Order: sequence, then C-alpha cells, then structure tokens
Amino acid sequence: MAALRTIRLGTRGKPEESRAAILKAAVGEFAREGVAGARTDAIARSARVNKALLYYYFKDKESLYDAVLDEVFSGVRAAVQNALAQPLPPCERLAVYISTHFDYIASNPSYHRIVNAEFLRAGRDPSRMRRVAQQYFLPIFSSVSALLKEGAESGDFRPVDPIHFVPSMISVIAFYFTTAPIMSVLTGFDPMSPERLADRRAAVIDFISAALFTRTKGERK
Amino acid sequence: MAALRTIRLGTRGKPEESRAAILKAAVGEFAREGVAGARTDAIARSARVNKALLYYYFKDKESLYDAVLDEVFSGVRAAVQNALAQPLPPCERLAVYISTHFDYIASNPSYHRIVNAEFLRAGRDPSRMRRVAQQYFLPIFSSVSALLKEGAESGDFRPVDPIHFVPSMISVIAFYFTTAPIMSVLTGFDPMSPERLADRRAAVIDFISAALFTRTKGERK
DNA sequence: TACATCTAACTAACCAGTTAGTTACATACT
DNA sequence: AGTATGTAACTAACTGGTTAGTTAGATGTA
Repeated sequence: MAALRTIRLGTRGKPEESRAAILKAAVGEFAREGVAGARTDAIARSARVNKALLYYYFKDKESLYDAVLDEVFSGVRAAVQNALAQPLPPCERLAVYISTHFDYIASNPSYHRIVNAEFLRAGRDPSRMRRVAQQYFLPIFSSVSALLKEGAESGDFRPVDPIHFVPSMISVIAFYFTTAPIMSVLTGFDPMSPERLADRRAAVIDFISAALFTRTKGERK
Repeated sequence: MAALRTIRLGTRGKPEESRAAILKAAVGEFAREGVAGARTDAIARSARVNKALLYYYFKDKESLYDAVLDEVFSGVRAAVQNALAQPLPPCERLAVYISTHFDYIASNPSYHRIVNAEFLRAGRDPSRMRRVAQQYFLPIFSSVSALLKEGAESGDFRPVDPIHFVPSMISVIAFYFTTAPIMSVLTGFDPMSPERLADRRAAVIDFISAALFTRTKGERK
C-alpha cells in the first residue's frame, strides 16, 4: 500500500515538477476552452494533481491564468527578438522575422488561441492586456519599427508608418491560424500539414514583400 | 391595477417584439462575454423579459446562439455582396469592397467579437462553423475571387492565388479591430474615433493596393 | 519535532433549463 | 348579449447539476 504511493506525483521530491505540471495543464485547458470555459477540475486532472494544489501554488483561477499568459508570451518574445537580432540586411532580416513568427505560431497552437481569447477579453477588462502589451508586445513592436526605419533609409523599403504597417504585417502572419479550422472544413485539406504551412509561409512573405519592398514585384528572375 | 398592466411587454400585442428583443440582447451578451461566459439570466434581464421566454422562443442556449450567428453574419454578407456588385472597374470595386467591409466591422462591434469567438470555438466543434462558412463566407470568397481574376485579366492586378490572397486581405481589414483594445491602452488615443478610423481605412487600402496592383507603388503623383 | 507538500471531502454560489401555472384575447356556443 | 372554451404569450419559483474555492488533516523529509 505504501509502495503504491510512490507512483503518485504528490508529496515526493521536486515540488517544481508539480507546479510545472499544473502550469502546462493550465496552458492546454485555457487554450482549449477559453478563460470562462476552462475548468479547474480539468486542469487538476490533466496535471495528475489534487485540485487544492492549484490553490496552494496559485492564488486563484485568475492568477493561474496570469502565469499562463507569461508562460506563452515570453516564448514568442524570445523567438522573435532572436530573429530580429540576426546581423543581416533589412530584406533578409524581415524574411527571417516573418518565418520565425509564423513558425512559432504554427508549432504552438495554444499560444495563438490564448492570444486571440485575450484580445477578446481586453475589450471588457484591459488591465491584464495592458501589462502583457507593455511587457511583451511593445519590445517586439519597437524592434520591428527599427527594422522598417533601417530598410527605408537604405532604400530597400518604402517609407511606411509602423503604427499601421506592423499590425497589418502581423495580421497577415497570424490570420491563417485563426481561419485554419474552417479552411480545413471548406477545402478538405489539412491546413497544418507541413506542405500547406510551407506554402502559406511563402505566400505571407510574398504578400508583405510586395507591400513593402521598393523593388518592383514579379521581377525576381 | 389593470392599467399598470399595459406597461409590461408580455402577453399583449406583438410577440415579434419580444423575440426580437431577446435576439438583440443575446447578440450583445454573447459578443460581450463569449458563449461560455454568456448568462441566460443576463440576456433575459437585458431584453426585459422573463428567462423562461427564451426557452419558449428558442430551444436552448445553443439554438439561441445559432440564431445570433445568422443575425450577424447575414448583415456582412448583404453589405459586402452589394459593394461587390457595383458596376465599376476592378481597382475601384476593390476599394469599395474594402471600405464597405471595414466600415461594417467598425460600426458593428458585436459582429467582430462574435466572429473571433466563433473561430476559436471552431477548433473544438467545427459543425457550427461549417454551416456558417458554407452559407456566409463561401459566397463572399467566390465574389472576391472573381474580382481578383477579372483584375488580373485586365492587367490591373498581379495574378495571385485567391486561396492565399483573400484571407490575407481580410486579415488586414479586420485585425485593427482585434487589436483596438491594446492600441487604445498603448497609444492613449481612441482607435475607434472617426479620424483614426479614416486613417486606418486609408492605410488598409494602401497596403492591399501595394500588394496587389501592377502599377508601381509610390507613384500616385 | 518542524515544516513543506499534498489530498479527501466539503460548501456556498451559480446557472441552464423546467414546471406549474397566469393573463389577455379570440372564437364558438346559447 | 353573455358566457364558456381554447390558446398564444408570458411569468415566479424551483431543481439538479456544476464549479471555484476552502478546510482540516495526512504524508514525507530533514
């Protein structure tokens, strides 16, 4: 009987593992069901942990959700900042940024769902989104703006207003994943297959390049 | 006592008014709180009607939500189809379409929230989205595709693949409203003010034109 | 022993949906 | 004309199941 105990996650060694398991389970549950739809029981079950343990490590459901936001947003920020720091000329750096951002979303389905859900929440309660925006979006926005400025000065890019261009760009990168569920239904194909993703990645780079580069389009030999 | 009665909505006259009041209240509530977050009590209160009346007119919460989807989606479809039917050359017709779609979203905040929430739901339960897509999105997609083809044949547009270009275009049109809550917080301006909306509308048309038109950009005198 | 980690069992609040009617008015019968 | 009967429209009050969060205590470890 005491031997069976050792199977359980609880009580034994690494408490960090329990915390991490809860957080990971919470990311999945919040992404799948949204904040209002997420069930704390489901999170506990999926983390193989007693529900009360959620409240031992996190104040309440909302605080757990805050931790989830930090978890997922710190991921993109790191990936994107790394891409933008590459020592490359503007055109290539832009392409690397787009690819990186695109691939991050493609390989982290939870991330995209959580961002969208949070944008919806922001309408009613902007406080959380304000923090996230300051901490994670603003640095990305600044770096991309700097890249646009650099490209305009070197003559590679049209001069554009970042405040309009950056959101437009991001929308083209991200929207594919928003519409993937219906695309799947309408076309019968799987929009998340490697081939389709490669196709789309190319189309996104083409679309943004066409909108931004000074070089006349359709002229790459 | 009998005189007071005439104030109430119930029992007497126009039952259509009650149904419409419920539907309208439901649009607002579902848009504000999402499907999981929406409360039937709140809908009833906001419609000034007893909760049981929701179940008199609609089977259950889900059916009411179906009716809400039809209500909001039939609106865009009508507006957009009308714009696309204008007897104009491709470039102008595209601009009219973009403006119309943009303005519809701008003046129907509930619509945008419901679309986004529904896209999120579609990941888990595509059945509802399948119906909506067939009935409302497909016609729009077809009309815009036809316009793109026509423009390519007349030499006004680059030849593009609608399956990639149409979603990209719509993303640029719509994404502004998704990010409006944080923009408001980050910039301190109201993104929904008439001036900002006019700005953004112009930026959207510029972005899409740059990505699509064969005419070299930056050359409008 | 002292402390951190963890749990079974509980509770108070909430919420979708139901029930058992009431009200106002129309139509039919006398 | 007056009265019974039918019915669409509507409501107050309830129910059963769910859910976030708590409590009191058990378990392992140093």
